[in-house]
Amino acid sequence: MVKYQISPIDRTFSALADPTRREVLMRLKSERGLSVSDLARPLSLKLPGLMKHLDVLSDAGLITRTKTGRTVSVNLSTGPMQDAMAWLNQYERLWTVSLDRLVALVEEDDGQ
Amino acid sequence: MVKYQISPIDRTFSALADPTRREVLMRLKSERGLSVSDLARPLSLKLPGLMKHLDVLSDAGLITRTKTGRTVSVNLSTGPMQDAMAWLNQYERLWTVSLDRLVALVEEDDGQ
DNA sequence: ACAATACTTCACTATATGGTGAAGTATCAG
DNA sequence: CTGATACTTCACCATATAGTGAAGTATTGT
Repeated sequence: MVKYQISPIDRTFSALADPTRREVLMRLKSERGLSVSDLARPLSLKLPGLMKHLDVLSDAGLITRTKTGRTVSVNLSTGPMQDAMAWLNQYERLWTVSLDRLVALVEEDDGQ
Repeated sequence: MVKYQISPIDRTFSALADPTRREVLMRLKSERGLSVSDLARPLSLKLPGLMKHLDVLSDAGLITRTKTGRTVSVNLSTGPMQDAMAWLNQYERLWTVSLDRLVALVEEDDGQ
């Protein structure tokens, strides 16, 4: 299970690529500190399945887990998401530029 | 290789999770319309390997391929990246950094 | 002490992913 | 026509992923 030289951004995008994991993140956004079994309840998988997803999210730095007594409360960590946003943001210029071009094209078309 | 019931956003994040694919996107950002062999040249994999990555990027809607004669030129498609940004942007208020230009994109279901 | 609760780990399975070499299909050059 | 070029598909392999049931470890309730 050891992973050599996989970059943090790989792990982030990879963690976000699964709908179950995104649902976990969504729920944690509205309700902080949910327990592992709280998270499992609405999902159609068993606890060991969820555990693996939580491991992936932890490895990506997207969640933190703190155990108090026998229950674990899970919380969001937004750092990796900011990094992912930053990566995608490199392309922002590209789609605003193409939008500008589209506008220019439409205006040109109007003139004819 | 047919994938049933995988949502577009899954495919987008999944496509972005690989460093080779991100490098392809980066190169296409600066140089548009590169050919398949242009893209392959600096990479340490064989053409069939690159073909699979290009298939993944196409399936995710991140690139388009147009064949003229025997060469294929590849171009970026930014729509899915905007959707990924929109998804991540739901968390923006949690980290309280204003990425003001994205405000218009917030209107989005989670893509499930 | 004993049992229930809340995870956690283990062993296993099925499928997906990322790579290869070899062979196939057009297209272009001479 | 012949051969080179530019992909494309095929068959195969190793590893990773996502799930399961069963068993294990603390912690809490009676």
